[in-house]
Amino acid sequence: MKPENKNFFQKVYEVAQLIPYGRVTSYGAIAKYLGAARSARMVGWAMNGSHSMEDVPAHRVVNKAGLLTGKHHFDGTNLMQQLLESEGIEVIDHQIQNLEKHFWDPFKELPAD
DNA sequence: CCTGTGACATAAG
DNA sequence: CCTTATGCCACAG
Repeated sequence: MKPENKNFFQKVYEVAQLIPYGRVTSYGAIAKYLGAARSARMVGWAMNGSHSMEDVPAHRVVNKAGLLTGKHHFDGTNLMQQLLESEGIEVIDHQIQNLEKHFWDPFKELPAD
């Protein structure tokens, strides 16, 4: 029984916190980085608990298409979009523009270890 | 141990 | 564009 499993949520939070300003990533990318590529849903679910964490920029986590699928969990209807736009990310119709440009790949940015 | 669940991903109609 | 369906997996009860 490896401790990594138990730290799954924790890792999700850590990676989310590591997302730099003005950058975004996908649930799948995080999940894959955590070693559970098929647990992308778990990542989102973990974000459910992110509200307990102050430094978890859940708004910087979107789906693979760059759609703000998780915006429903935010207070308003366009809060998430506003947050992203506030960081210099162009968002149209709940979809991030130039996603590749703003995309933050944990594999690429974080040490492979 | 079993069941429900979920902010995904992918495919099909 | 939309909805429906399946897989997938970790966690909560």
